[in-house]
Amino acid sequence: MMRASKFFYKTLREDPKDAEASSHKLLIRASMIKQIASGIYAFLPLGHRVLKKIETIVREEMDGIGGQEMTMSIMMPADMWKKTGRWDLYGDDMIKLKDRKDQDFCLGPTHEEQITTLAGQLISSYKQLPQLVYQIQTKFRDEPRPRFGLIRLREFVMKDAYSFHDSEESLKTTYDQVLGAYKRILERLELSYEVVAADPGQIGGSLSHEFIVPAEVGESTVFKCDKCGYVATSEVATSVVPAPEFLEKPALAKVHTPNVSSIEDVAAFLQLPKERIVKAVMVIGDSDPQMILVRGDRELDESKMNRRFSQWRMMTDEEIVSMGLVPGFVGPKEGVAGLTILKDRSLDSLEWGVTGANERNFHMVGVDLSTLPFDEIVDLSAVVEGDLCPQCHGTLRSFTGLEVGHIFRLGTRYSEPLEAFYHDENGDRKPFIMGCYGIGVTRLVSAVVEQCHDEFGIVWPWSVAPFHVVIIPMGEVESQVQYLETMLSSAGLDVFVDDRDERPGVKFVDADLIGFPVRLVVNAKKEGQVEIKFRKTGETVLVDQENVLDTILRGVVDL
RNA sequence: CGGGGCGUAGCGCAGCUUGGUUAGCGCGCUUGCCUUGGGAGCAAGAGGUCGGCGGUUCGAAUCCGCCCGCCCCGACCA
Repeated sequence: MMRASKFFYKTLREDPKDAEASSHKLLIRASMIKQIASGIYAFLPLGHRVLKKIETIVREEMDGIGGQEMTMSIMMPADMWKKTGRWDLYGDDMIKLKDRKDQDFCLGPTHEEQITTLAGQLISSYKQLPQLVYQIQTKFRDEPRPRFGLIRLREFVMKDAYSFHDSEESLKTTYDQVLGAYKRILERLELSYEVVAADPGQIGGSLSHEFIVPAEVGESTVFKCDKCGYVATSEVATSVVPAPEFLEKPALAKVHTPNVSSIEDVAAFLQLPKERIVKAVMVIGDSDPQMILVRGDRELDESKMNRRFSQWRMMTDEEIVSMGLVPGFVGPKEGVAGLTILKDRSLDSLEWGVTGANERNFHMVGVDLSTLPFDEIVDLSAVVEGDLCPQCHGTLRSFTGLEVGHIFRLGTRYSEPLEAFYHDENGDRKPFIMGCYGIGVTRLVSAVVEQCHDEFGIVWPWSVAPFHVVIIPMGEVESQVQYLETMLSSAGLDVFVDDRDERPGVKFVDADLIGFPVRLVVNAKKEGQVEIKFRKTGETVLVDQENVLDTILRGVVDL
């Protein structure tokens, strides 16, 4: 039984100045959250209720596939992180601290190290496999740039699950079960989403899937083919680059291009479209010189580069010169010692083009691209909207979204360095084959608000609303309010009574802002009757008070 | 880390260019009157290290220097 007059909250009339995203503005104005520091928020009672309801849904679905809940420690010793190499790999994103004895610790940005260590200690036989454990726990990542309220936090709540197996098939089974559970979670939150093939990133492993909720403020770019359903994030998406407009191939010729070296300048100088220019990007990849040939209107994708090379950087002009090439006028050339030439797929549909002549102030025009020397055809360029689907040649469209979940097949990336072994049927010691599965619980709060709001405020789905019903009394109606409060509460609904000494308008505006799915107005002038308004549809009905519960429940079905 | 912006009462802002009374305004808050179906009205109040430190000056919210914090774009990012 919650009374507004005693409730720990305060709604804001104006937008907070530091908020940009609508979920950020609304969560603050509705008094759900309050910022403590950059990327760090307190959850006030209203926001806390939402968070706990989301956690409950996540918990139910994880339990439903046999997950075992546990709690790992937030603070942990450096040792296990040093074993996997991530003490250094994680860099400044991981916050490190020392205890009074000067021992290194960190606040967990994730928990593979800890759970793998534990599994190695607890699980010793194949007979105990597979295992699926999870926790709903606060993580800390010292993000360089926290953003958009709860969307990119430094301190956040994540449900992270880990599974342990003795075979890839067993891992696949669990992986698919988790995938199903995640779908059910997002559906119960009434979110629209896409399951997308993704880049495993530094977590490691082979295949991974992201769960992306379309939203304006999303940080992930997704490409989707509406024809065949192909979906992938920009980091792994591939495409068929549409062929450029037909142009008669001129005779091969060396052309004087004085001080013209950027793609734009070359294109303008030669009066050719940018896609006719072959860009030669010179990088040092894994200590070796690499020339990457890309269509002039395309860019290299950093994630793809990061996956191709564990380390890479652009070459300096001096390094290019030392290879006998001319910066600004580089073109593919055979026989350069140590140089690998990688031809990007963006050139596939180009039959002729312009390359650097490897001579100061000269380019080659009319180069038959099938004659270009290369060592390998690669996919390192970024897909752009309008490219063709790699599967069906439909047109790809792109949208941005929030990554709310990510599932990985890790293999033995952690179990080997941490020496987490089990004994198989033959008594051999083998490292666990692992999977890990994350859902950003705090991020889901903002994802729901991003998708469920209007100009007046939040429109919470029934499943996660901080309270299902707000009762607004008008006049002397206390006994009637108590009757309703008791009736609805005992039916399992969360009820909030706005008993503040405020004018009705104030309460209506706050009710819309906070986003209670159902609003009841009990007016002394309408004895025995109650007005019911549904936040989502705006539908309003006046019913006898005995029928309130039924009407609400019937209405909620349509919500 | 690069670029841009901001920091003055619980919240949103003005004042700063051109230094000079007790630093203002709106919202909110307290008290009283009045009002009660979509952020009412009147009256009286409370509330401030002007982000911090240092400097210039007779005098600094205002000028100068350094630092800190927060937001946005980029880099980065399960």
